[in-house]
Amino acid sequence: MLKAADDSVMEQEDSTSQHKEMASWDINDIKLPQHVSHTDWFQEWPDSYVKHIYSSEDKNAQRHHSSWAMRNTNNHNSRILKKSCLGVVVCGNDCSTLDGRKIYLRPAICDKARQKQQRKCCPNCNGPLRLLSCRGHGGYPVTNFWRHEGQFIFFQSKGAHDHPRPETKLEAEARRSMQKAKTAFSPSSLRLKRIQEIESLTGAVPTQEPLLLSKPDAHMPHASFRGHLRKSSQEPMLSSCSGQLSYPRTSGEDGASREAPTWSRSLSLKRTPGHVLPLTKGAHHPFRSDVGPLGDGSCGEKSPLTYSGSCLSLPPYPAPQRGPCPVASGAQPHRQLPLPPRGSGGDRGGGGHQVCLNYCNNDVFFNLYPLR
DNA sequence: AGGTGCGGGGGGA
DNA sequence: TCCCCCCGCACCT
Repeated sequence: MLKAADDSVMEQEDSTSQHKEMASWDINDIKLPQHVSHTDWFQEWPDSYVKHIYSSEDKNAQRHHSSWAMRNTNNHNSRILKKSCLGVVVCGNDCSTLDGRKIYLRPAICDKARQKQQRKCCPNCNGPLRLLSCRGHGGYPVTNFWRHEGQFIFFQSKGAHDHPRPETKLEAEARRSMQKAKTAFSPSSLRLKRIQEIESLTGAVPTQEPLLLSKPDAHMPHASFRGHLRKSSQEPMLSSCSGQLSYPRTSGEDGASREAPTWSRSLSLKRTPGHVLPLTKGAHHPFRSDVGPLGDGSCGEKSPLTYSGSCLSLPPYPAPQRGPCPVASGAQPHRQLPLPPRGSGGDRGGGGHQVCLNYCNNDVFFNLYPLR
């Protein structure tokens, strides 16, 4: 398994290096290559000093997308779009989830949103969040450049990310949605509502009431969740209420996505392979494939799901990358180490992981944590 | 609310 | 002059 994944990465690197040889252009060149023999698959996690030429039809390239948290940087050149990496938001306490994974949240792109984000607390331990800046380009953030020329979109990355991968955008969005859902259905808000109802009916205020919002038989063991749910990151149908998924995806330029940019959400890419990747492809991107996003617990009235007063608990967090990158990534920042085994430890959460809230069974929840 | 792109402008090398 | 960064604005989802 691991070997296969490794081989896959090796092949990709070979392919990339071959391509690099051909990529004699620079994004700043006055004239870029006019005749391109082939275009590249969209790379979700471009790293190091790479160049890619995408088809101008590629929706993701059109959107200058990256799973790194890249913000627009003004280079005073309207022809070349420049973006710089924001790094990753980590737990100030360097906490780990029960299964040993670290917290790697996606920095908000919007400045204000990012400041707001940093005032929140670690969804795992309630500790402070810390923005780990990217300094992979001579001490400055890694920069990505995009340039549209005719039928092609030229991409160039400068610098190697010196930090772990954050959540993908969709993971972060899912987490925010989860947070909203949690707030809307939180015990406190429901309790408040019920108090108001009771007050309106009787004028009395209930003194004590259980926070359980569901019947005991609605409790779902954590192991079941871990066994049946997977992250929906970049899954096309977050808004779907059916519970059915179009197809799973893996992410990253590693492995699977090089073969098939499955993350290119329902986009009609010309180069889309004619098959759906099996779920096991997730193994090619071990850090991201089977992790559910989780509430980004803010300090205030919103407490993190896992450790809130309710008994709701969810599978661990985003981007379970192994070890802060300088060590883990090193010369190969995008090559990632495998996750700790999940299936085997599926029951380890045991008693501490129960889901008590009805809304865990509703569509919102399953949209965020689709079934495998 | 947050993401994205654009442009003005300050400051350092 | 180049590069980095901050800011505000407009537009979009």
